[in-house]
Parts: sequence; structure tokens; C-alpha cells
Amino acid sequence: MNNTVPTPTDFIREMIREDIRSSRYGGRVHTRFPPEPNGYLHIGHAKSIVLNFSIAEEFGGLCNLRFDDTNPTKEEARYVEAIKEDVRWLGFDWQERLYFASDYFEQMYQYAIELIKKGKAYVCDLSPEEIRRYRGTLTEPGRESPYRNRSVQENLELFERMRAGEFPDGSRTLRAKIDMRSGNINMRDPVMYRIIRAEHHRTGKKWCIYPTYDFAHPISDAIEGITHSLCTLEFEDHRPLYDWFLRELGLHHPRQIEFARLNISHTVLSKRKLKELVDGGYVSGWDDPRMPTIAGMRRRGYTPKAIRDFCRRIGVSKRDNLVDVSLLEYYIRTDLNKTAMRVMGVLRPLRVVIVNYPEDRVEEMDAINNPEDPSMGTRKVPFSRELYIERDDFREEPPEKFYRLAPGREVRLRYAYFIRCVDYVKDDDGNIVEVHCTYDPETRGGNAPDGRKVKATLHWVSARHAIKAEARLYDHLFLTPDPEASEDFKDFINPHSLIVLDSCMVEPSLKDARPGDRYQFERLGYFCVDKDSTPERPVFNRIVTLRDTWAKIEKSQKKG
RNA sequence: UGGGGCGUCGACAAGUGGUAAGUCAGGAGACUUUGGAUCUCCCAUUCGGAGGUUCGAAUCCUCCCGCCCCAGCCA
Repeated sequence: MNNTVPTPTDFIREMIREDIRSSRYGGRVHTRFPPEPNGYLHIGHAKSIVLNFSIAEEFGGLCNLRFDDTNPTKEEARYVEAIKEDVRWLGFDWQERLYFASDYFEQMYQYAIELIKKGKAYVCDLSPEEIRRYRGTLTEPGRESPYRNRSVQENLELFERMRAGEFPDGSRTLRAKIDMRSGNINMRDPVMYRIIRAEHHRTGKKWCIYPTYDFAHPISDAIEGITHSLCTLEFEDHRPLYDWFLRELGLHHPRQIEFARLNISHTVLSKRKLKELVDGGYVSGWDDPRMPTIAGMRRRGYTPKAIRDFCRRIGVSKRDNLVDVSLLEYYIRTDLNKTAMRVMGVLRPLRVVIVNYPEDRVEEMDAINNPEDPSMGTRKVPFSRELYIERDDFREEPPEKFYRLAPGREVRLRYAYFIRCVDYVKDDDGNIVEVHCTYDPETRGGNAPDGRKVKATLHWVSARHAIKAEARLYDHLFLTPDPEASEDFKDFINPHSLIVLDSCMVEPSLKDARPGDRYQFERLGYFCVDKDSTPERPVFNRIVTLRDTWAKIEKSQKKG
């Protein structure tokens, strides 16, 4: 796969290398990405996807896509489609290995019977409330269920009747018989099966009992011949249970390895909180371009490559982490710098009249499409007497280090002429509404024959040729780096995370822009045509700004 | 005060007893028809702390401190 980040070395790859050396799985490597189809994927999942698929590729192995669909009350078919699309878009291919835990329900049932026969599982009649009380606490051991010592025969009959639908939801469970005194609460006779009468998105009404994650996951891994089962840190406590099931059942035994989940500054990365943002109307939906979801980032204009490179660069470890968003932004800039077509667009237009330029004249200026890639060629941009420039590029009273246009100042219009400000017009409120300039005909194309230099080059657009457009400027969703650390993460929502500008003026070549197309608006940032865009009203999402040295200077000036 | 993990630069993260990689961020400069890109340089005498072992410790030992996860018939 095309990545600019070198192959990582991390503790997981090291362990796998060791397993290959010792021929633990006959030198085989087989991983899996096991999402639950209960919501949208986000960049935290991307970390896991990239990890699992890359490792398989690096070691000549395979990676399965498996839906962990063991809880019909939370899962929906539409999520499996969305997830498949996201994984594919990220650039990964599971080939014919698309699996569902629900495909294994019958086998899991048989394995459960096997455990019952071995005296390692029993049907328990305790209510959820009672189970909790019997479980004990973090510091006190649990007590054994009064149903723990039923006969194998009775357990077999009861379990069969559970499956047959003879008992109400929640009235009984099948539990593993392990150790109610274990310091690890997961080993205190965990539930393997519960009764749930809900329509499953794949198996429909076939089942009314469903295996829990703890029972289903190791068996699914075993059935698929997985060698390395990678998951996040919170499952570390479950590993003894994972191992217990596989050992008791004598099945193929993959190695579970846990790594730290991803956190990114100025956003949240938990399904619950993301859902709260959607449901609370703080964003427009799961694919709002401000969301760290794969769908949101795709709409924003992020490229799969940028996300992959980011995921490789952050590495894999077991430490809690909070990765700076600027690293993500670095990768999208780096990718787009090489590939994005340059174009001129004015976000906040200020009218400029070239007083010594003929009214009816129009010139076609040659502009380079991408200075990083000459093969992208050039294009013509119309120039005329009346133009728009960026409001930020003119100052009546220029501060220190402001190089742009100001009364009496000369600057360059990119690919056009040097112009000098000779006058400006204000409205009754004192707002500058128009700037008058003269141009130097000798500087056509942007160079002065006399070797004269200017300190600034401005982007511009010809007023009568410009296309009016909407721009959506996005900023971080949260004002604090770590909103999750606060009492209520919503306290720090950035009220200006979206600014809509509806009177932008862009160069005419953009009439052919189609949703999904990405451009660099010179001096401003990278933009992506939104799906809301129409030929009459183009809409551009700002993916990320360009690095802005002047903004930095201005900020430090304000601080004093 | 049960069990399981983790502590190396502002943020990620290498390092596996031989004298602290790299990346982002930040700073300085060069170059520049994007204050973009590119290039150069700077940015941990120190690895949570204290002892100890050793010629030599981020790496080994001991004790301490801090942070995270677990008491769903969620995953």
C-alpha cells in the first residue's frame, strides 16, 4: 500500500515476529477487525483497521472483517453497510472474508453444551439484580449462585428450553462455572447466554438466546483460525476468560494482545459522546464535517492516505495518550500539497478598481495548477479592471510586519500585475468598501523588468467573471484539548466551529467542480466540494487552513 | 484498602546494561510570484521519585508516588 510513513516497529509486531520465529502458529499470521454494527466508525477505529490490515500484509497473512453482532437490541443492518463502505474507502480489502459472529450461533450453542457436559457451565435462575449482589465488589469476593450445582442433565434440559423460548427475557442465563472468589471480576461465573426476544438483523427470530461478547469472541476467533486477536486495553482483564474458554473447549487458541485506544485533542472519540453531539443538534449528523467519524472526515475532504499515514505515525503502545490534532492536520496538508489543484478564491471580497486599466479590456493570465507537480499543467485566469481581493489583505493603517496592501503600497496580484493603492472609499459607518489602484503594464505576469520587488503577492478574482460560492469554514469542535477530562464535555464546545460565508467569489474554472473534488485556494487552505453543492451554488468545505505565518505574528503581537 | 495495566521533551514515540532515534508542535534563519512548499539550525546532561547492584542503569533489584481500566444478562 502507498504510505509515506515508514513501517512501524512496536510491541505487537515484535510479539508476532517472536511467534513466527518460534513457529507458534506454524509461522502464520491472521488478524481480524471486529466492529459491532451499532454505530459509525471513527478515527479511533481507523487506528485498529490500519493496525490489523497492515500487520497481515507485512507478515504475508490475512485480515478478516467480522461483525460482532451478538446483541440484537443494539445492532442494525444499515450500520454494517456503512462500516463496510468506510473500511473499503480507507483502502483495505477483506476479499471474500466477510464474517458475522451470528454465522456461528449454532456452533457456539454446541460449544456451550460441551461446557455444560464438562460441568463447566450451568443455568442460573438469578435475576440481573441478584446476580449483581452475588458478584461481590472490587474488594469483596462474590458468593456462589444457589443454582451453581445443578446436575449436568438438568442444565442440559434447562438450556435447551431456554433456546426453545420457554422462559421470559432475563429470567435465566447460562453461566461459566469458574471462581466466584477471583480478584478478576470477569472470572466470577460470567454470563455466556442471555434470553433476548429481539429481531436480529441477520438471524431474524431464529434465536431468543444470544451469546455474550466474552463467550462469542474467542470462539469466533478460533473458528476463523485467527492467530493474533488485537483489541483495546479495557479487554486486558478479559484475557484470562478468553483463554479459559478456549482451553476448556480445546480449540485453536489465538493470542489476544491489547493496545491503547486513540485519543485526539480538541475532539471526543467515544460513540456515546459522539451520539450526544448528533442527538443534541450540536452537529448536523454523523457525517458532519466536524465529526471525527470516517464519514465526517470523508465529507470534510480528508483523504484515506492522510488518515492511514496518521495512524501509522502515532504508533501503538499501551500508554494512555492524547494525540495533538495538529499531527492529523499535518498529514492532510502534506498529502494535498502534492496533489491538490491550485485555484484562486476570495472568501470575504473587497472590491478593487484598477483606475488606469481600460474598462472593456479582459486578459487571460497563465496560472500554474500545482507548483509541486508540473505535470498538472497551467490554466487561464481572466483579469479585468474590477477585481475582488481578500478583505484581510488591505489595511488602512498597516501594523508592523503587515506586508500586504495599504495606502500608497505596491503589491503583486498573483500571475497578473503589480498594483499600487492610490485611494480607498468608505461607507457612512467607516467600513472600507472599495480600493482604487493603478497597475504597472510593464509587470504583466508578475515580474518588474526593472527588478523592483514587492513584499506581498495577493490572490484575486475578476469581478465580472467570478462565480459566487458558499464556503464552510470549520474549526475544532472543542476549545479545550481534552474535553473528556471535564465534568461535562459539552461545556467546551467551540461556538465558532462552523462559519458559513455565502458571498465568496471564486475563479471561473471552478464551474466544473464536482462534489468530492479537492482544491487548494491559494494562500487560504484546502477545500472540498460538499455534497450540498449545485452548479448554481457551489459549496466548499474547508478541510484545513494553510500554515499561516502572518496569523501567528498577529497573534503574538496582540499578546503584546 | 481486590485484580489488571501504564509512567522517556508541550504532544506522539524509539530505546531490551554501554552512555537519550524520529515525527508533530514551538523558536531562529535561507529561499520564495502562495507570509504555502522547500532547506538549515535550535529545542530531554536526562528517562515519575528515592535507594541499591554494576566499571557503567531509562534499561536489573527494592521501596515509594502518580495515572488508567474492571462490580452490564454492552462490546
